[in-house]
Amino acid sequence: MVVDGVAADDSVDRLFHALADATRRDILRRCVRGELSVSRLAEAYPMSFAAVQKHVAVLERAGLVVKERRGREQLVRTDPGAVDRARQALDELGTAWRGRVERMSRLLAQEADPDVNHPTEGQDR
Amino acid sequence: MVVDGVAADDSVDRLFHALADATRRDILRRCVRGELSVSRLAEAYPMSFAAVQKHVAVLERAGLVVKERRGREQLVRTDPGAVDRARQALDELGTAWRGRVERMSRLLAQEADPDVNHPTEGQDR
DNA sequence: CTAACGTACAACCAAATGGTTGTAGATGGG
DNA sequence: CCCATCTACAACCATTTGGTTGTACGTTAG
Repeated sequence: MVVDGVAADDSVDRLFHALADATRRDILRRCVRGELSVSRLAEAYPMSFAAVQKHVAVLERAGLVVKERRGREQLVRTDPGAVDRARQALDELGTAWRGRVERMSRLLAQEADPDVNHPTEGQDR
Repeated sequence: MVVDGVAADDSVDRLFHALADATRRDILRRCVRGELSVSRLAEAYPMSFAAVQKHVAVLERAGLVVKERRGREQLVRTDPGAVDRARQALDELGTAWRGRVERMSRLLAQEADPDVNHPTEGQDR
């Protein structure tokens, strides 16, 4: 079913992992407001240049930003499509959620038998 | 402001971190299809019971699932509101993407936590 | 050319992650 | 009651992560 939706699990891993850090999310926000060199970016945080460089690398591997050379600087800019991919990954969890929950509510609403409430032993045991 | 739900960046950290693992995402999908005990869940993965227990704990701390006791079993079930929170966190990044800088400033002001990073707003140097 | 700047990358370290095994406490069935 | 099951949790281990410093390299300014 979800043939390409889930795509590579790995890319979803990298996406969410990259987003799971406040510094990296902040970098994303800064780079939305305009391209910034890694040095300028690094000035904004209480950590070394190399540390920021690593954060940018994580964002880059996740496809959230791209780097573009300009002279001796490397400008970092967000990839607009990336958030959509993240949202899509969430959607796949979310739709399952809503669909099943909805279905379950209907079942619960129409049922009066307390014993029906054990869907855990569904198929394979 | 009503929007202070996002306030703690920690919760966003926990949310995305919990989602950044294929096993945990799979657990979520399974628990959407019906409540499962930790034991039944553990049977589905090539790892120990304790390992699955830890994954469930991560999901629980992120607010993605809740555990409910039934007899000697502990049933795991997804929290329907959780995905909405994740989506909301993404939306905040997404709106910035589209250039809503003013709106973002408010969010930045909220999320600026004393201990995480104090970015010193690089533009006023 | 030389010096300063911006970047890349390696080596290293502490702490967190993801896994293991083992032990112990509840609970339910026979 | 006794035993099997389910859960909780501690201790331990390997790997990854997030940070550091140091070094090397390309580029621009003077």
